[in-house]
Amino acid sequence: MATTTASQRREEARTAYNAFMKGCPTNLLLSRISDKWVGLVLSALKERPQRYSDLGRRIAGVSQKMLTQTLRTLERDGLVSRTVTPSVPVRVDYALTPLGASLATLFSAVKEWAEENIEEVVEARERYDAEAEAQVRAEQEAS
Amino acid sequence: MATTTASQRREEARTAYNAFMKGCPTNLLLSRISDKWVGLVLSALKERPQRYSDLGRRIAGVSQKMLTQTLRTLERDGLVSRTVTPSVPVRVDYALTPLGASLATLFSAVKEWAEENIEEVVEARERYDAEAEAQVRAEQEAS
DNA sequence: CGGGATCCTTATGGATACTG
DNA sequence: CAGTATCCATAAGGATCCCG
Repeated sequence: MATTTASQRREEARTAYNAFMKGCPTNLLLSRISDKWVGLVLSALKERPQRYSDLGRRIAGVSQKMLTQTLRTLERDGLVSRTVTPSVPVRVDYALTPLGASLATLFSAVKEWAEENIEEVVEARERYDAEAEAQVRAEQEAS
Repeated sequence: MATTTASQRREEARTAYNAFMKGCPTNLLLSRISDKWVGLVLSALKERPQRYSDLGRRIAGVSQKMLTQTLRTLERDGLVSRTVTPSVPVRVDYALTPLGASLATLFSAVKEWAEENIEEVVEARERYDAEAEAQVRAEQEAS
């Protein structure tokens, strides 16, 4: 029979949802800025345009692969510009585009919120953890 | 000898970097809001407080595991409140805390930027892809 | 109803080696 | 110098079953 099972319905919902997410501007943006390295690259380039190797040194801990990948997607999205000077050895300069600069500004707002409110978040976290631990102890005592 | 190799130095940098990231408020926040479901839960709860199953239906495509996990971390961070009514069956209500409401407002700013600028991003992306494809064709012709 | 526990698949990202 | 290509470990997330 053509009865739709729960899992089928969930699957459908999931597919529809994914399609919705793909086209959603907010999630497109979020998946971009949530990237581990995008924020670092953006703020580094906000200070001044830089070469590939400069960025590699500036952003300690980034692997070549990730730096390249991050720069590529940012370039693809029109957020940074890539300028190749065909000397020997080659020289490649990266800079923010106007759009990228605009995003960097938004980033500042996010950063500001974080710095203003993070303490409260950390405190809430500590309270939560302390309570959870108390629960565990109470249960052990009861056994 | 005590010569530090390149990989050792990278490893050190990476460790120091990770420690830096842990304490960095901005990245703490970013890792929170970049979560696939946090945005959806926040906007759903911004409309009105809701029960667990309401949220599950409202946010199509979310698995129980992810919904629970998202709500737990949000509760832990003091962004949503969880209220249990010990009836049979139990009833659990979720709502935004003032801090959570404040974050939801920040979210609106992000959303606004996305909606205003996403078109330009998409266009840039299409230009980039078209150019990349042209490159491929040119190389095939040369062979 | 509101989850917890478990299994399993698929992304993500780092290390390494090589190249024009 | 500025990458590319490949391999591999880990973690994120979904499906499923079970429980008070």
